[in-house]
Amino acid sequence: MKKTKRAALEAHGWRVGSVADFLELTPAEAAFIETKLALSQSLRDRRTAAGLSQAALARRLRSSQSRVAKMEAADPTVSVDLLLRALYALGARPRDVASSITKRAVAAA
Amino acid sequence: MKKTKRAALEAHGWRVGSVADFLELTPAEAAFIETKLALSQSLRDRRTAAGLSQAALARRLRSSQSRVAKMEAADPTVSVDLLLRALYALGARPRDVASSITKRAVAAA
DNA sequence: TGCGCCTATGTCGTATCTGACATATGCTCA
DNA sequence: TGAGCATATGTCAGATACGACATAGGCGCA
Repeated sequence: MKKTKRAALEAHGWRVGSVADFLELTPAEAAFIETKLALSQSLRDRRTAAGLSQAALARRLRSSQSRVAKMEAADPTVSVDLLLRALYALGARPRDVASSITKRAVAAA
Repeated sequence: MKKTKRAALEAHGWRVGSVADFLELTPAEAAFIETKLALSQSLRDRRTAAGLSQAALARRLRSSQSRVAKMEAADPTVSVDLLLRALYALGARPRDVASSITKRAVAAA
């Protein structure tokens, strides 16, 4: 399903802003990645705001520290489903999720 | 991962409103389901507004008619990832996704 | 009635995602 | 320096979501 481009992109250091038109990304691909980035960033924000370590959050999610790290890194192997579950487990409401999506990750460079 | 309750819920005829506190759903589970319902409904709206059949959309997504049907039914076997990709393929922007999430599926009964 | 077209549902083999583990790096404090 | 904690990265077996196919039901039109 062509995760390759996305994988390459997200792999290292691309947690900022509009990853958009950086490589040959269709608008749809770009929007999807930006959404994921926004959610992963929002997750880190919420976790730290709650004073939890990745390990602590992992316990709450019945997952593992390494996976939480990958969630926050928007690793290509984590699904949006997982990100949403994590956010909701941290007390986010749908409207919070929505606003984190619109407010986009950080702002285009 | 306890998909059972959700599965049971979504399985038949639960595409309306706040499925929320219907069975023993944690707030997190409820929020997740509502999000999925909102997205699936938004997908159907967009597709029909675009005058496309499920089969036509499936072709565009390189998927199949049956999977599109399941997407719109918020079938437990479709991921939020897939719903988002479909929405973005139909030209939705992140802010559209966000607003469909906040506006919730239909309205609580 | 029968013929298209659209949508729904169930199943299957395969691809992808998951939690868990190991291990590495970085930081703070003594 | 080294111990203790937080985070990052790679890998793997098992779980789950995928596209595809078959098939059924509904609706309109001849």
